Amino acid sequence: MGLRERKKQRTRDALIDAALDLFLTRGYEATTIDQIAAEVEVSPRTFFRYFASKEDVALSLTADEQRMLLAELATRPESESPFTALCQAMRSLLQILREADETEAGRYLRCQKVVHSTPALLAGTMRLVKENERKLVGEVARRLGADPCDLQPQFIVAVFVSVALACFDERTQDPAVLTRRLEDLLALAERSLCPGWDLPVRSGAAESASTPG
Amino acid sequence: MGLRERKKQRTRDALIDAALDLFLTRGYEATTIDQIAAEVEVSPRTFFRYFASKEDVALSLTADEQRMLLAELATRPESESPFTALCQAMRSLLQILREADETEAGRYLRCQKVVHSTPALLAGTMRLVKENERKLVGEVARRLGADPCDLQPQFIVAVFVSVALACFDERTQDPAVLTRRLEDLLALAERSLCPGWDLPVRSGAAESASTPG
DNA sequence: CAATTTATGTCAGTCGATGACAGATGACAA
DNA sequence: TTGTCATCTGTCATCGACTGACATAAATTG
Repeated sequence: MGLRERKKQRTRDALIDAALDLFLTRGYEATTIDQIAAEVEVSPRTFFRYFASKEDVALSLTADEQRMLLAELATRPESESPFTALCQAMRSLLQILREADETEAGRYLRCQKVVHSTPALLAGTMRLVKENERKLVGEVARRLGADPCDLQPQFIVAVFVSVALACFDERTQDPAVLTRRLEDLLALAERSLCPGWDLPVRSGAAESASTPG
Repeated sequence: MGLRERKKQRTRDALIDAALDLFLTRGYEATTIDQIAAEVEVSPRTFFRYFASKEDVALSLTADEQRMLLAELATRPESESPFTALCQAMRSLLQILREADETEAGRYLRCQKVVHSTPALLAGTMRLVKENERKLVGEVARRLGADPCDLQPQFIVAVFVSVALACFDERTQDPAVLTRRLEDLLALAERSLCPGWDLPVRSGAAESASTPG
């Protein structure tokens, strides 16, 4: 890797760290781009060459996580049912977070604190999650041999995303605590859902005929 | 109601209609506050006395719907299980939309079109839904006799919100089509979830002991 | 009508974000 | 090393969202 690439990476990391620090101490809204840029000793214009917006720098780590979740899902064996594969992918993601070095872990914690204390960033997180949800639906539909527009893949992913988001509710930041909470929620989901609910349904089966009261 | 109140209501409605029209024709980002204000013949400063932001005027109807859903839930009898009550509240809300007069129905359709074609507004919708979700959890927890921090009420509301959001995915705007889609999704949810999954659990029951493979 | 409250317009200003241009710096070949 | 090229960066100008302060106009109240 050339010198140019390394400098860019260092500048990018420095901008993220400076931004997160300022967001934590002075608050997200009260922090200006000029302050972030000054901290890293670049021009405000340069900031926008690295990040599309003020929100972008705060959510860059969150966006990374979404990409990683999708990547982990792709590595799950086809033998796993869709919901199981999603859960395992989530477990892998948390495993990665728990194994991160101190620098990355610190960045992650600061990011979580900032996001959860700023409504605008919570909204942005929802946007990222929703965008990723469409990709997850695509992968789940492929595994089911179904169309992405069908209700079942959408429902499966929707339930999963609900559980995943519920983990991050409130003030859960530590990956270990977060893992515990995820397992509790997955256990609750498992005993709430019928066995085989996320398996492909044979189109010939008559389901609407039997509606037990 | 005095003259002052009526004029304010007229100005507010006019701002919403003008904004939605402009958002539809020129696009949300390309429309400026000045243009909206000029259309209604008020000063741009006055616009911000009615709406906190450009996003606010586009999502004011969505915010109304969220409040209405919460209100409908409050009217459901205590005899209904939490998830059933949520579903019935949603049905009531759609019923209201279907029964709306032409003016309101038109506003609603324009609003839906604009929101679904603008990423920033989709994110804003998510924020509103998430804020309302907390209130829904509070009500569900009360019905369950549980704490709002417990996992079960959060899970129940999360599943419901997933289904409700899945209804609005893609390009479903007409309330009638939307109703059909909701019923399909609720039917799918019903046959995916165990009977009694949303009922209070006796704290003495040993559930973790039996984990059927 | 007089006094009070409230809505509106004007003005100035901050901040986020973008395009255009020029200068600086690393990459690369001769 | 040197010169050329691509890329990064800073400066400047500008737009649009949003806010505070102040004065004016209108409605409410007695």
